[in-house]
Amino acid sequence: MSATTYSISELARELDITTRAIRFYEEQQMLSPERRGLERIYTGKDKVTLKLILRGKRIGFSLAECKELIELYDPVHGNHKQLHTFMAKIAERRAQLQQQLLDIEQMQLELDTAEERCLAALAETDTKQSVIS
Amino acid sequence: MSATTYSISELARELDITTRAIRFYEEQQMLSPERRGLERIYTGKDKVTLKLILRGKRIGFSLAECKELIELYDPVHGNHKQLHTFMAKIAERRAQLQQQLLDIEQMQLELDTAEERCLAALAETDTKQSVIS
DNA sequence: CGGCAAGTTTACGTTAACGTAAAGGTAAAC
DNA sequence: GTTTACCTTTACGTTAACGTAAACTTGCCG
Repeated sequence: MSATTYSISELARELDITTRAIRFYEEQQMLSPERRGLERIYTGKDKVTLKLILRGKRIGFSLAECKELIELYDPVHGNHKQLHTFMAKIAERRAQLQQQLLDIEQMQLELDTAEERCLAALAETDTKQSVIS
Repeated sequence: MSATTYSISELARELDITTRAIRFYEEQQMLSPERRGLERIYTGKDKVTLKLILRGKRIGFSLAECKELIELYDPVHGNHKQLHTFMAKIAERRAQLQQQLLDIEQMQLELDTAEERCLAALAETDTKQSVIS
């Protein structure tokens, strides 16, 4: 039962973020680590929370949205309506992702032809140069 | 050959952005519409450029990156090295998208179980209430 | 005892991508 | 002729998510 704890810089290293960021998330009420004197002491739960934040950010959620998300995992605040509105947000992201995939595929196609044209132009330039020289 | 042209607000409506945004893109040297007096006159090419910008943004590129992207389509600036570095950026985005998809799937799973727990808790609350009342 | 590493708070700075007035010019319509 | 609808420029304001610097405490090493 000896719960493992972390210092702020340990967590920062492990999750590859800055200590400033961690303190900022606390400022935004997304964390509330215990203190030993002034020093912040983080638990495994805090680490999970941080991971949730990072994942939320990767998906493209704002910190405010990440906060909502985290509160869903808190039985005190986890209410039904929130859960559904958030599932809606996730669905929205999925749709965006789908569009992004299409956009990227389209762009790939165009870049491919652009590359061809570019290579052709270079080839032409080269032959001209070889004639000159 | 009577090229169709657009006013700024026409373009804004059609592409669903503000006129401010369009002027901003011009300020960033991504557009240079002709003028009739002070009035900006946009061509089909300008519209294509704007669409490229919007698509770039959807994918998650910054405006600066969108600008690079557009310059690739300009034969004057389209050079070989740029093309390859940009293809690299696109590859990077694809990887990010892949991660985002994984993140979203993971989150879906967790939300599903969270929803179950939530519903269960609500059910319990309801039965207790019905006992009381 | 000196110094360094890691922690703290407070607070101003930064960047991107526009938003939002303010103040005014033109032109067709009522 | 004045209201209405667009257009213009100039310029300060805004938001998010930290970065960065200053000034200080605490604990341990040699």
